[in-house]
Amino acid sequence: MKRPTIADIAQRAGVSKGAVSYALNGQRGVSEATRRRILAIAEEIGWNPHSAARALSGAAAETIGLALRRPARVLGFEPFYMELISGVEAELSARSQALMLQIVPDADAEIDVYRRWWGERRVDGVLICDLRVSDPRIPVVTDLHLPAIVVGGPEGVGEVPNVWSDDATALVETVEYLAALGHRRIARVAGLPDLWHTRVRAGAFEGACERLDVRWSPTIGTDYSGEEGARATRRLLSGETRPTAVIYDNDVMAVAGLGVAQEMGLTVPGDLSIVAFDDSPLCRLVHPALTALTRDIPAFGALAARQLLTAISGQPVGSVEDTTAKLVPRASTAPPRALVT
Amino acid sequence: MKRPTIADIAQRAGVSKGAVSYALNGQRGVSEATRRRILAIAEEIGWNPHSAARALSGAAAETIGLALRRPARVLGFEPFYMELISGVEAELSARSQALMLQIVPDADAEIDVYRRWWGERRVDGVLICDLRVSDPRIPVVTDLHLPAIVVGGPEGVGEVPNVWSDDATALVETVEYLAALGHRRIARVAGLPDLWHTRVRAGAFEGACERLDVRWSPTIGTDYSGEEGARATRRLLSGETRPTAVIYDNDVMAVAGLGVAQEMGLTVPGDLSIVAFDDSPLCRLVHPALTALTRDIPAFGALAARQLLTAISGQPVGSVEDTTAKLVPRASTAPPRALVT
DNA sequence: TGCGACTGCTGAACCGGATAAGTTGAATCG
DNA sequence: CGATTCAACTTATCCGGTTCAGCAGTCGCA
Repeated sequence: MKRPTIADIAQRAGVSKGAVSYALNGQRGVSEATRRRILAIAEEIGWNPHSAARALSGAAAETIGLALRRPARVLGFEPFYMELISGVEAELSARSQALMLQIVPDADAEIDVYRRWWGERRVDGVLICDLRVSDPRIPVVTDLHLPAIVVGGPEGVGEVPNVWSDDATALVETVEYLAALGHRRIARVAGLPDLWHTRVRAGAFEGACERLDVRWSPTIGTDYSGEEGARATRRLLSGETRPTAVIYDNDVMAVAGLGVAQEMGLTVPGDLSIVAFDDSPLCRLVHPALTALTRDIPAFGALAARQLLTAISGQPVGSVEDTTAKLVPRASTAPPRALVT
Repeated sequence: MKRPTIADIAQRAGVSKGAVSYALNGQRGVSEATRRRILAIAEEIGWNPHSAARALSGAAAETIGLALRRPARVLGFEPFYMELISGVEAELSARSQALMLQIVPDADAEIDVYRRWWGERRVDGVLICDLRVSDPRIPVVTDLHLPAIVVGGPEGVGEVPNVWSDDATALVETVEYLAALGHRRIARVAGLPDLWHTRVRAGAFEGACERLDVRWSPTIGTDYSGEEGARATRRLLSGETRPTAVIYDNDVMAVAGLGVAQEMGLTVPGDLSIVAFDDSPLCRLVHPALTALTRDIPAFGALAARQLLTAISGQPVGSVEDTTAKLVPRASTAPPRALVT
């Protein structure tokens, strides 16, 4: 009834534990005949290696960790993370690695999780999401010598390699497109201001607006939730100067913004053009369908996982660039009804 | 540089390994003075227990497993799972248990994952989602003596205890509400037909329609994706007999259905009333906001996690009922414009 | 004063594998 | 034919904790 061990196999096969271990691990030191016999017995009695025993003998945990720090309310609704996770998973399960997931309330809790995971040797490395400016997690993982990959962030931040995407170019492309349509009052509803990629996008937005003579280009920071997206939109549309186009930092806020515009009696795209950064099915479900910056998030996650596994294996890894988000024009963008300069 | 072990602590404190172990685990057998000294040293040199070493000495893995079997495309977009996971997490992290997550392509892969996790003693128990009729996973976990809790499913199915919600009553309430508004042609866009809860809902729907004299009540099965929800809606609205109300098995399909209705020139709720089973922010973001059956999914997940931990601790657990989904009327339901019998 | 009980510790075995080092016996070779 | 080499094992040790048996020393009590 109790779980079989290699000692049981050894006894059955009439050899020593050592021989069984060699046989099961494909090491030389046993004859083909014996190996087959041992493998057959292992199969027959349903043997599985005890992961703890392996790990104790210096093996890796074969597990990577992912701690997410966003409130459940936002997490549940934002497709980004689930898509990221499924991409990571795809890469991991192909190499029979496991994923340890934890949702944490704040940065300190996240750091504690890393310390514990690594201290207890539960994971071999971690993926770090939502990089912040002077992020406290970076010195911690560096200090601990915990293999890590930053998911997102600008090109090459600090000592920890990252997987990044050129948000700046994507945003510039978007502003150029809107400007070409004739928009001169473009607002931006941004995400959390202390995230690195928010900062990168802000810089790109300002630069492009200046270059393209978009005179009025306010930015409002939010927490990425639909509620704040709606509130920001309401504020923008209630002011005396109204934008003719709004770029949202994620699709959830863009959809919420669309709702607000409609509720305020504005037509999209006639009175207001809307662009969403990140493109989930959400953008295609609403009417009008939203113009969005599309990226293959699962592929992004898979790339990050691959980099992390390489780092864990001890090879040096540098930062790599993922594909840039592509602008997919849909029904929510058009020239502004009244061209303004 | 190398990670400290209890042997290091023992040496520093001038006691034996055994004494250190007793001290660190709050066991009797050491004096208070010694215990404090040992704890101080452990703290000072940054000691963490090696989870593998603990597990090898018969301790639990302190980890529970969750395998999800839905395509990434659907998973990413459906808020249900992320909300469930955050609920599970909340319960687990409060008891410093970890969550092992894996996304699997099919039932066989899922069963393999369970076998491996349990065989390697990586998890102490698992949560089983999306129970199917004569589900192959049930005999497997029973056979393996792997502690498990089924998330969802009808009341008390088979040997594995579950956490269930009374979908039947919720659906009956919905049909009664629609019938009271005057609807006599109510369609249902269902989820995967071999899931238990789909079957339960189907039975409740048919029963209620019959009782309430809803003569025309077709059901179309889907895979829960927005695409299929849209297709089903298109089919329903293109037939010669049109429904005046549609109940969708999740919110994603309901939103897609709303889009289709609008694209076909129907007004909601004038020409068509829409009700969504499951209520994410999505339902409030679209226009008109969708009437939905609301449940606290994180709480549901937390309850499931709690039950599983109880089962793992060896206490007997039975099936428990979670709260029933509540109908929240919003702008997408109204009396049909032309009352029909 | 002598016995048992208790406290506070030590030493060693143990969990289930990995692996270095040692031991056979047979084949190879000069 | 004896020395060498090699395959095919066995034995022993290790990983880092837990736990049990044992053993001094102290205390209480008859």
